[in-house]
This record gives sequence, structure tokens and C-alpha cells, in this order.
Amino acid sequence: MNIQANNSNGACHQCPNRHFRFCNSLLNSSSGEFDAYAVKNKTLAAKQFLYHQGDKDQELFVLREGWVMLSRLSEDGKRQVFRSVLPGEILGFQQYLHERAIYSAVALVDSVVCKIPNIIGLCATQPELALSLASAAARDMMLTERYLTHISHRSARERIVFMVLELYHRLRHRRLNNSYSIHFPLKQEDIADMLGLTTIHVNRTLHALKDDSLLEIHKHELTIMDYNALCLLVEYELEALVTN
Amino acid sequence: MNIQANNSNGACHQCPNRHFRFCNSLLNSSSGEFDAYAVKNKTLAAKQFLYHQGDKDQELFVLREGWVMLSRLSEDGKRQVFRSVLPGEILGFQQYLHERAIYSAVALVDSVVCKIPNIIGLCATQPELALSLASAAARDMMLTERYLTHISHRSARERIVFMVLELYHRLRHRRLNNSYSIHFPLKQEDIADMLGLTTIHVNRTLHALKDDSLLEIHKHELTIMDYNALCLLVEYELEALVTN
DNA sequence: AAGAAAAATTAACATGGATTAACTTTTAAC
DNA sequence: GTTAAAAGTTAATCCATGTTAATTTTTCTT
Repeated sequence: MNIQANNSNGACHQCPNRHFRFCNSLLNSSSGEFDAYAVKNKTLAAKQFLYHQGDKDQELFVLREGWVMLSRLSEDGKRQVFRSVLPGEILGFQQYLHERAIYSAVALVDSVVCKIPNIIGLCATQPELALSLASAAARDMMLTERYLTHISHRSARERIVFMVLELYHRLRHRRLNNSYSIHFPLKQEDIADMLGLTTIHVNRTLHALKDDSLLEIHKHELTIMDYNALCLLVEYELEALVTN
Repeated sequence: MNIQANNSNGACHQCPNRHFRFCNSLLNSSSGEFDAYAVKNKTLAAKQFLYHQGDKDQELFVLREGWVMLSRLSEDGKRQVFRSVLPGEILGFQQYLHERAIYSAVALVDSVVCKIPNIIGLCATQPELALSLASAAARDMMLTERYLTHISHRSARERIVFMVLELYHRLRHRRLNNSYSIHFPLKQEDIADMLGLTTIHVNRTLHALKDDSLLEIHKHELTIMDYNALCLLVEYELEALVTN
């Protein structure tokens, strides 16, 4: 989309994500050690991997634009999709702390990431940055725990509705919605692998949701047809999961 | 058990947990600002709550001894058990960063926690402490993601075996095992609420596991009867989940 | 030690979602 | 524009786990 992206090294000051918590912490740090001009951008084509599970020596990234999905392949060949990373969010933090990446990151659409150099060093002089990282990790944890709860206790319909509302709210917070529609790059197989269902059952359930005039996914466009009815279907406390 | 516990304020230097990562970071910090004598201990009887979901103004704790379980009640009355907290592990970090606790912490046996004062202030002068917190959070995240994967894709038997091995390894790392047995305070209902099953099915599955000479839970004592066979049943990469 | 409450057990039956197997439509590649 | 590959669709059948309902055993209380 933004053809300038690759040439925008250091252009944090015009970046639409600059007010999100982590970027804001970087830019407004007291010590002034962070050099926005040292940030390298990297473009990813759709379907391209940023890193694979098992990779070592990971970097910390922020997604500037696009949509990245985190997933892990089990020994038995099953795939678990953990979550989507949306613009302004952090990527690769876990690997920064552990030896190896435990999951892979793949771009679902053409995307741009910013590589943040020397984050450990920056944290040493800017404690608020470390807390910002910890806060983002805690937010991710809440999200994961909420998915865990839905997968444990709720029907296929409720799981799908929860996922749709969760993503819709995160995108709307970034003004990446178009009224009640969003661009939606997940395949039915991705939804299945995220929610612990089969693609066949996801397909059945999506059709049922459409027949009930609740929501529709068509040509990578998701439209919420009855927002209030959807909210009634799931435990609705999504606010805390939106911010970053 | 340890009747001295309540009188041992500041006795970090004799604490059996002092070599675990977070306690170690506190005690060996460069700045020397941490005062072990300012640490207050608090005893909890079995079934007593340390905090409830929705509570504000939480503190950061370390579990000194005992067993604490984290769980959350949904609006529809269902309970999700998230994880067990074992000696040396951190408690209450998430609430420290967010407004309110999103889950409750309950002691399953008589327990002792240490209240860590002013952790944000300490992090400001000791960046390694913030990273230690972040690392613990990342470990918890790995654990939660692993449970998510098992609940999504695996049978009741595999889920239970995974949980048993995960807890056995964490306890053994602390020398809290007795050969292939551990003290096991979880009720069948707790197991069910942790793994997304019903108590009836947990009961059925535990009996089947006993009939197959794989493991047995009897009077709060869990015995692993065939360790190798159990390890073959689950995706076995538990090492990274053990350390703290 | 008796009584009450909590936890575990067992059985019969119901069902949501998995499995298998085609088939159709859309997207990507050349 | 043609072809191949990927994604989506539909239907029939099956089973792991849920549900309901009692009963028994263990633990807690007094």
C-alpha cells in the first residue's frame, strides 16, 4: 500500500503508530538515547515469514503496517495459531528473552516492520521502556487467557464471534475499519487452527452466522451485520484487550 | 508446615527459593536498594484467597511455600483455572500493571507469600530486575500457550498427562517430589476447569490411566507409574517451562 | 463419634464437532 | 487466457465428551 514505507527509515515522527504505547515510550524517553534514524524498516510480501520457530538470535520488531500471524507447528503436524499482530504492536519479544523462537511469524498481507536495535541496552537506561514491554506482554497474556477460556468452555459459534469481535475492536482502535467492515486476511483454515476447530466446522458455522444475519466474510472482507447481537453472544469485556 | 514462616521477615538469605531467578535478581542487585528486611510475609490457610478477581491496588508477591491456584469466574458461572503457582514463583504481576486483577489467587494448602514492596521503584534503578520480571512473564506465556495448544488439539487423556508431567517437572526442579510421587492438592473439579473437561470425564480418564498402569492419584498423592510411557503420550518439550 | 458437606464414582443417554470423501469456486502462475 | 493449486462447500457417518441423575466415599464440623 504505502510505497514509501521502505524509504521511511527513521521517520518515526510521521508514523501513524507513534502514539501507541511502546513507540511512544521509545520516542519520548527521558534519556534521549533512542535514535529514530537507527530504526531499519523491512518489507514483507504476503505469505513471507519474518522468522520461523526454532530460529535463534531474534530481533525485536514493531509492526508498522500490515498483518502478521503467529503460529506453531506441533511434532504431530498440527498447527496452533496463537494470535494476530496488528500495526503498532511488538513482535519477537519472547524470543528476545529465550534461546529460540517457539513460534513462527508470517505476514498475511504485504507488511512493513521496524527493527528496534539494542532494546536491552535501552531498557537499562529507560526503566519506563522495560515496563512498557512488560505491559505489552501482560496484555498479550490477557488475550491468550481469554482465548483459552473460550476454547475451553464455549461452542464453535461463540469462539468465532469472540475472535471476530476481538479483531474488529483492535482494528477499529487503529481506525483500520470501514464502519462495520474490516479487511480480513485469515483463511478458514487459520480460524480453525486458532480456535481448535476443523475447517469444515468453521465453514458450517460461518454459513450459519450469515444465515442468521450476524456476520459475513466474503472475499477477504468481514462485515458485522448485527453488532449488538454478537456482543450478547460472548462475554464482552474486550476494552482491556484493545489498547497497546 | 514451617511454623517459623511467619516470623521470618527478611530472612531471604536462608530462604530455599533465594536462588530462583527473581529472588536472586532482588538479592544480588547492583544498587543494593532492596531491603530484605522490608519484605513482609503473609500466611494463608488452605482455601484462603490472596486476592479476588476485580480487586484493585494489588501488590507483587513471591510464593515462599505452599501451592496457589489462579482462576477466573466467567459471567455465566463457568470457572477457568489458569495455572498453579509453586514456591519461588511470582504472583500478582499482571494486576500490578493493570487496574484490576482479572483472576483470583487461592491457596490450595497452607502457604506463605512474601510481599515485595515498591517493585516499580526498584525496577527503575535495577534494569535487570525488570528483565527478570519480563522473563517470568514470558515463561508464564509459554506455559499458557502450551496449555492452549493441548486443549485445542488433544484428547482428554493427553491433556491430563500433559498437566501431570508439567507439574511433576516443576515440583521436581524444586526437590518437592518424592521419587515419582508428588503431593497433589488439585481436586478433579480443578483439573476439569483447567483443561476444559467435565469432572465426570476427568474421573473416567483418571481411572483409565490407572487401569493402564500409567499414573494414579490417591488421597492427594499423585504417583507416576510409567514415566516413559507418559512422556511418549505428549509433545515433550517441558524443560523450558520448568525454570524460574 | 455422629452428622453434614464435599468429593468421587458409576451408568444411561445425548450431541457437537470430527472424519471421510467428493465436488465447486477462487486465486495464482505462466 | 489457460492451467494448476488453493480455498471453500456440502453431505453422511461416527465418536469423544457432555449431560443428567443417583449413589458412595471421604473430609470436615461439632
